[in-house]
Amino acid sequence: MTTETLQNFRRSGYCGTYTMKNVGETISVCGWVQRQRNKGALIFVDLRDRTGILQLSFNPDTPREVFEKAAGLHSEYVVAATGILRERESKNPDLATGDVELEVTELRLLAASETPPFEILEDLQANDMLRLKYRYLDLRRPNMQKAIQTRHRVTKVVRDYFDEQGFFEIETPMLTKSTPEGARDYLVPSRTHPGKFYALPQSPQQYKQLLMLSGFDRYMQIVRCFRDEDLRADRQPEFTQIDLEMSFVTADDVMEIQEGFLKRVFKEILDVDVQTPFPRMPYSEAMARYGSDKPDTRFGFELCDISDLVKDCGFGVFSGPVSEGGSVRLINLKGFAADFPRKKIDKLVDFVKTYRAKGLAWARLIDGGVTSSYQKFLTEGENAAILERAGASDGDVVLIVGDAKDEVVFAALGALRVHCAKELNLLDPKVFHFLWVKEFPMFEYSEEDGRFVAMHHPFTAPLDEDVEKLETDKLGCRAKAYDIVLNGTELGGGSIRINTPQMQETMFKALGFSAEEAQERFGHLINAFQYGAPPHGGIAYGLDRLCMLMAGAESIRDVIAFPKVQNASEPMTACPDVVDQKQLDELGLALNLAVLEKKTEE
RNA sequence: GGCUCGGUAGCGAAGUCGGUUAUCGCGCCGGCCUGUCACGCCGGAGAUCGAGGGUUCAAGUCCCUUCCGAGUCGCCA
Repeated sequence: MTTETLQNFRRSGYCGTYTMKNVGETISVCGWVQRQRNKGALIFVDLRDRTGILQLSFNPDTPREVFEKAAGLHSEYVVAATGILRERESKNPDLATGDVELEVTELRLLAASETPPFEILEDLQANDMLRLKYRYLDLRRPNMQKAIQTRHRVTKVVRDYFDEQGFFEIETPMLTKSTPEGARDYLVPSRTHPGKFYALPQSPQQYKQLLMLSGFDRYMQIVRCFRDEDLRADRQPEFTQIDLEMSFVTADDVMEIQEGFLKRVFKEILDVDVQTPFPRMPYSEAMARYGSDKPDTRFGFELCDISDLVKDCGFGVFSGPVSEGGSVRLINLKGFAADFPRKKIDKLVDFVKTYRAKGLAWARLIDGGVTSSYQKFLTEGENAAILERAGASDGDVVLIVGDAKDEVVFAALGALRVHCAKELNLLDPKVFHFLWVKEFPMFEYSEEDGRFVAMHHPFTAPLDEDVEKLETDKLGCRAKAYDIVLNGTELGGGSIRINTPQMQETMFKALGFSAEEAQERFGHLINAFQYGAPPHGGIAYGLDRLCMLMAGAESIRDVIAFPKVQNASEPMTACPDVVDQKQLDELGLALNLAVLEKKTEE
């Protein structure tokens, strides 16, 4: 079958836009053949473009050569058709254009197609690898088209809203200086400076702070960022941030303007009204109540501390953690005892072990009785006190984790409450619970480095009342940092920054950098701050995560046109890949074969 | 790096206790059909059961190794 060019063909509109009001018009559409149904003397072709499907019809009155051309069409052929829009004899209520069809008088075959490796269907069940290898076909599917379009509309709202609020969009470099704090950098070798490397930005953090110093006052950017770390459903090595910074603001000012943005974007894209202001919760409260710094507040199952009740009990599994400085805490799956028979609870025991918990104690209150994994080790009074503290009554399941490290208890129970809620179908993706988590700890201790590191980043300002603690009580020192959390996902995070060289110096000292080290790594920022930096702060959102939640997707891959798979490769182009020796020579690079061999063996 | 789950025609799946020619749906090819729209009917092709090794008279099925994917822990200031 020979293909044709467009010649004098002019598209009159998109397939999905034609309805009864256009009946009688001569129209011209083009797109891909979704399906051809040949009834012998009648042929129907579903023509698809990004707006939807329009049925083309061919009958005995159709010019013969057009009819024969239609008979030769197959899936994914690209055609242009002209004809008269008619009301259908038998209508299809499932289709937006189901009342009409195009009675074709002219048909051009613009491109044929091989049989695609999978059908272009809305609810395709194909494995991710295949979809990504043929991503250009995967993206033809209506739900992918919708997701990518939604992403476009979100970024449009971002630009509109922040423009209205006086923000300038300013681009920052992609080739930057590697900074050792934080995630692993992607490195780019320099040809003009042999042996030296650029790094791709993990975020434009320092540049945007310098823009504040330059007086731009309100900055925004939709910007690609890079982190060479392992992938997750919500983490890609390259991802997009909505990056913002403002001068002369407090944390509350920043949060307020973000609430305006989120309210706007949810209204415009999903027609969902979200209530502002969002609840604001200190980090310590989030951990104590939910065991997480990004709690999903769509359901209860809050944590409950029973350390004081069991610290002197005769059961070492409970008393041990408390005496070693940890805690024993529980969650109560209120009213769900029937959903968690013994077998299911055993699976929960395995579940918490992935979070390094040593085990899971439980009590099941059903039919007026109590069965429990631990009650025989405790006195009657102790047992009663625990259930009372848990607020447990008949029909409940109480799940208890104790550990010498609070972080293990929090991680295990925090994950467990979400896991159980998921199993119980309590997570409605159409309900949106926003939450600000604020007053994060300034520091955390890094076992790997054997020192304190900044939890957020080293430019974050401490709470005014905690400045003294930079020296005296690092773990008790809180930062002017805040995260925006939506349904248990960290959508974004930010802080008020340090704006004086004195405070920045104190901070570097607290992190254990000598003056020389600080100068070498962050000299540009330290020097700049000698020249009058305004108080400033900002936030950065994960655009991919925002779009994922708004699209109801399970993974950010679904809202990224060309994402990477778990080993950070890209199946369609098969990158990363080897390069020519000539390219290496030009950069003065040699592969260390001994190291590569060892890596391959591992 | 660890753990869990998965890999069977182009796609999605089934395959029991190890036993004849590996099953089903979609798609594909050929034929028929004047109102289909997940069209229908008739016929057909298409599989080194991810790869390698082992046990066995016999392996998709059991064992070992390995590759690939997904989820997750570590990691991600």
